[in-house]
Amino acid sequence: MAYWLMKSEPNCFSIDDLAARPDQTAGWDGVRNYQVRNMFRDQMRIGDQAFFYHSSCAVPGIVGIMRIVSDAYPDPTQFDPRADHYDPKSTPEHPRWLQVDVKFECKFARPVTLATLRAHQERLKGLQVLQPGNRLSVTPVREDHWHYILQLAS
DNA sequence: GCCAACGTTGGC
DNA sequence: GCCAACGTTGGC
Repeated sequence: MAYWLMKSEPNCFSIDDLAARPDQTAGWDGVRNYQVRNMFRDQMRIGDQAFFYHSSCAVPGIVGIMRIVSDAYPDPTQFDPRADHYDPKSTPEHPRWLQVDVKFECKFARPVTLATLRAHQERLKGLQVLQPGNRLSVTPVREDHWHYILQLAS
């Protein structure tokens, strides 16, 4: 089983939004980056766990945990001309973008902020979200990092 | 709102 | 295939 970190802007889709969904499950749509698409397709598996990270907000950081509950499948928003992430070059016959379904697992009582992660960067060396210029919205998390961050949340 | 990083696009 | 222009991300 693998571990991930997935970013979302909370004013767009927050961990509370996920928890409020029917079955606390939602499609992680809107990804328009080939590296992330390939990760969805080639590396992410049902049962994997992911940190929910709030980005572009007052206090960026990890706010909880979710689980991957589907294989990768075409992101329906790419075909919808009214959707923000509509892609006119994509067709249902040859979909370009994929998504996975994620299910809420828990929300941390205390978020692990980006500042906290930075304060522990010696122990979290190699965590992609701490690397300058990191822009991927989905990144793998090493198992030892995963468990260390869980301790920071408790 | 600024700005650095970096992915994508498109002309050649 | 190169590379400049452009757009997006995301912290501050």
